[in-house]
Amino acid sequence: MPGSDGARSRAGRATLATVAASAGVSIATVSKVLNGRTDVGPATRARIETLLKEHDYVGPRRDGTRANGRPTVELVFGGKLNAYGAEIIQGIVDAAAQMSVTVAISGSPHGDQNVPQERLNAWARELAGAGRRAVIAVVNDLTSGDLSALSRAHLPLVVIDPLNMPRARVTSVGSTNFAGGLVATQHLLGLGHRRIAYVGGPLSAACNQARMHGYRAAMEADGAPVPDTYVRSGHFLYEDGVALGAEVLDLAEPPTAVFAGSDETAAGVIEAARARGLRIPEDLSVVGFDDLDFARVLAPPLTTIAVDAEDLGASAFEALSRSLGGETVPDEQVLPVSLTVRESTAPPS
Amino acid sequence: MPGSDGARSRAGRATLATVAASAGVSIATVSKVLNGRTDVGPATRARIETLLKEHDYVGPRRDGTRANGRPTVELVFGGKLNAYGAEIIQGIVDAAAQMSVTVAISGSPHGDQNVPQERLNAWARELAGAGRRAVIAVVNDLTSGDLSALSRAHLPLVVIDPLNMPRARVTSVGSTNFAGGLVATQHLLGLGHRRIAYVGGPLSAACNQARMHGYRAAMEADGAPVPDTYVRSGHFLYEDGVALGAEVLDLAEPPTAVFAGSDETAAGVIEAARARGLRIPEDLSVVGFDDLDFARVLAPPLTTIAVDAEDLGASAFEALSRSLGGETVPDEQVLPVSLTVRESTAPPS
DNA sequence: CTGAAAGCGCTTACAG
DNA sequence: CTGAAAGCGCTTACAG
Repeated sequence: MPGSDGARSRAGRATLATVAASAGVSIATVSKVLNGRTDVGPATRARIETLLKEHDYVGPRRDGTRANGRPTVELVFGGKLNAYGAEIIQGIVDAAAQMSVTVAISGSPHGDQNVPQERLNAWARELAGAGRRAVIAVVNDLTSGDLSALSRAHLPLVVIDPLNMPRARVTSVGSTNFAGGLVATQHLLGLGHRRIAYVGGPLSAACNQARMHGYRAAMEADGAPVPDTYVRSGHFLYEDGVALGAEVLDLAEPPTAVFAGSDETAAGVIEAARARGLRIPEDLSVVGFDDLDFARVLAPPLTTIAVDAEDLGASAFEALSRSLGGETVPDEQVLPVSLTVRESTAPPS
Repeated sequence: MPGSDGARSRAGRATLATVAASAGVSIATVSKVLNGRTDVGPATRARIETLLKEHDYVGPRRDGTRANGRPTVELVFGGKLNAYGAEIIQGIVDAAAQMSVTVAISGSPHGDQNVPQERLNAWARELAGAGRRAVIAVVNDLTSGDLSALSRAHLPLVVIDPLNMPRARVTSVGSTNFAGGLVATQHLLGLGHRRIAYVGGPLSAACNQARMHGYRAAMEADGAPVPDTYVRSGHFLYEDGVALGAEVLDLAEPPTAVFAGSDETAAGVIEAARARGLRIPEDLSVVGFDDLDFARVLAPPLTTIAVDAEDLGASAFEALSRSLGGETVPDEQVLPVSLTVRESTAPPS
């Protein structure tokens, strides 16, 4: 007997009737709570508000096919938005425009302190309620709490270039960090360098680990030694390059080349070398990672691993749109990186 | 007799009934057209589609006060999104979040070729139909067509740092380009330079004109000559700095300092100087404009005019939100800029 | 403070 | 191909 479970049916999305039935009140009363009217008893209001959340009430159906109801995806970014983020956004917006999808953009729900799970659930519910079909995240601090909140709200998620891979299964689009580290290091080895240091990012970051392991693999394959002092960890920043670069250059047996985990760090290493009167690339070769706008503008122009951030964004959007279309999408998708040789690398003298 | 003009009432927004009445068909038929059903005669469909546009039909009312109906502003950017754009976005998104406003982001409706007015009107109508309350534009090519389309759709507009000021009245938020040019040039004059060149952007760009006039004003006040050969025009790019910088440095009486209209151009000028064996700042002082991420990472770190792009975005949002609140907002709002002195400037030797 | 009832804007199965 | 009619999900003035 279909429909015998009435308003409580698990099939469709919750309506006011669903909630009203489970609260034992009329539809009108639920509507009033929803609209913030004052003529509702506080106890009733509280009960209804709880039930609205429990039922994941997200407002009336908005037809995705309607002329004025273009589907919308939410682009969530954490931390400071930089040139790299700008390129990602560009890629997403362009790809979305082609598919007539709207892109909304917002910051991550995580503030400075820990955010309770209930807050995350409310955040995800709000997105779903506002008609978002899916979420693309460019964040470093994706938590399992985010994941469960989004999944409860039935919002598919794609993560771009995640720093910390959560244990749970998430669809992600990233660049081939391992291959990048490998290629960068091989380039230096090919020039004749043997003493090559790695100045990278946080040990906990998946992308840093991959870059570092690419470096180690290339060194190992070539039989080049990797003393512990040659591998340093920072936060991918310019300042890290200055400080860690100095440490490495002041070693008793300093490297003749440095592979930096990011362009910013590479710029810092160059600065540290300059402060010591070392010429680039005659006295020290430096390779970066990312190929940001400023890489070609450095003195000397930086040899670096090019990551096509725009492509990263476009691919994330496509993965999402395919998975919304019911296709199965691989959990992890990696885009190729390429070595851009400029003037910061040369054979050791 | 109120209501005697029935469905055609000019008061509220158009409903299916409005359109159905003026088309002389039933509401059901209009609904079908709207939903792309096939069982509608082609002539009827065409007529209804025209009328839907004429009546600015934008779908059923979405209560702005509803929990799930946060107001949304559209952020439209033209051209390539760079680090500067990223900071603007950050400022807008943060400010919007505080006011519980959603930000949607999209590219400019202008493609490569000229876009007919009807297309622009449709674009603006679609935005209004999708529930946008206002538009923030970061574009170089704002046309009077855009303006009229948005105004017909009753969408308030704020323009950020417009390159070309359209003649019509638009609310804009920009940085004090004139003051920036003045301060940059005064800094060089104060160091003792007299032969100072300006390598800027397009003559047609309002912001370039302002920067250049600031330069001229400072030079004039100090009695420093400005030969025509000292003022060059490019497109704010690195390549312009390389090429125009070379031209200026190869003059019979070359400048001892260059004020560049952008950081990118400044980087190019530095490169041109380096190619000629000139040391910075000993042989040539260089000042940039924008204080982009990479300015402090250049060799030497660049003295430049800092524009707080994030503040630019935040101010644009605030101007918009005030004007939506019924307040009168000044047509043009300028934010202060400040001189950041680094190592690319020194007294002439 | 609550809900029955009227009503709005929309969609759709169905009769013609 | 068109529209009358039933119906859905929601809101609100009003009676109690």
